[in-house]
Amino acid sequence: MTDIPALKLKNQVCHSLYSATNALIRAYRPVLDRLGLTYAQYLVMLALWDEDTVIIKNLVQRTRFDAGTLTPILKRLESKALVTIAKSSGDSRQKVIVLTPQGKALADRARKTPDNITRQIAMAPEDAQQLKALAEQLYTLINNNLLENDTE
Amino acid sequence: MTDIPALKLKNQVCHSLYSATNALIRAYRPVLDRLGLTYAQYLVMLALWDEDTVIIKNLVQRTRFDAGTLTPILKRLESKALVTIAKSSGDSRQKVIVLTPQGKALADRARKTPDNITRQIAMAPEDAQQLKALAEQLYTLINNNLLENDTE
DNA sequence: CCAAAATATTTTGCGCGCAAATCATTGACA
DNA sequence: TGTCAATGATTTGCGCGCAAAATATTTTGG
Repeated sequence: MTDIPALKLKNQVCHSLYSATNALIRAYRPVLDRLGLTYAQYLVMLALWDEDTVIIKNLVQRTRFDAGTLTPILKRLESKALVTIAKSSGDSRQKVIVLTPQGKALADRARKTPDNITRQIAMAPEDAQQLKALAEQLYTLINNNLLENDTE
Repeated sequence: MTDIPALKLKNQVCHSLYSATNALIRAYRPVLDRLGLTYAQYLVMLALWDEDTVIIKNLVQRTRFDAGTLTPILKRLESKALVTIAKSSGDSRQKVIVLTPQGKALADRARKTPDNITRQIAMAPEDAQQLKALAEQLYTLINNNLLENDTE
């Protein structure tokens, strides 16, 4: 129809990336349902299992979530009694996120989730690593090259 | 903290994919703003520029969007006078989506969008193609392997 | 022909994702 | 020390993304 090859949906990297990411989130859903977590909440919990007792700014960096997205996610985790949210005693602009015992305990139940997903999807490990590396590269390129344009 | 390597956020393919996809959508935003389109609306328009006068089911297949997501997107495109939505004369369960002259004309203004983004991000073309191929593979694997499990 | 299953689409409800505006607190410095 | 900019977090508003339920129409099998 509009024979401009550059505009063909089939040629768009962004569409492949977008639909693959959404498909992956859908694949996680039934597994995470059993943990009582959404996909975004799961990523935040992964970050907290790595290191908790951190301020929100720290989680923004590590999860790469927007602060405005993180606030309600943390509230939901708090209402599930997985974390506590307290004002920092030092700088009271800050809030400190700490895992509750139940939040820590959930790590055990989540232990097999990554392997579970990996087995279900059955992508060759080299391909998965390759995909991860290229996605990381894209993320980095965007967050460097586009920041430069702002500072011009 | 929870020293289970499989649970480390840094090791998750899904996190790299997720943050790269969101970063890419953010990169598109200022460019698409000038066309008056959101990212999702842009993907639908790409599909329609390939082929319009199609029913929604056809768009569901090609865009890989959920039907429940597509309905309101199409309504917004209609309210921007880019498409018309009409009941099919044959099977009146179906709705036919047709580009308006303005909808078609927008393809011209969108012509340089893909190149524009590509230049800004500056990922090596081989890497971009590699990333697309792996994302396609992942999408396909999920939509085959997980469907099998349902039919068991 | 008709009830029941199938199909196409819409609606509902909830949780993001994020830009922009706002709020509270702290830091800088004149 | 008082004011003003900077910082950390929240709020607001809109548009998805999608499971599940609902609606409308068509097809199918008896």
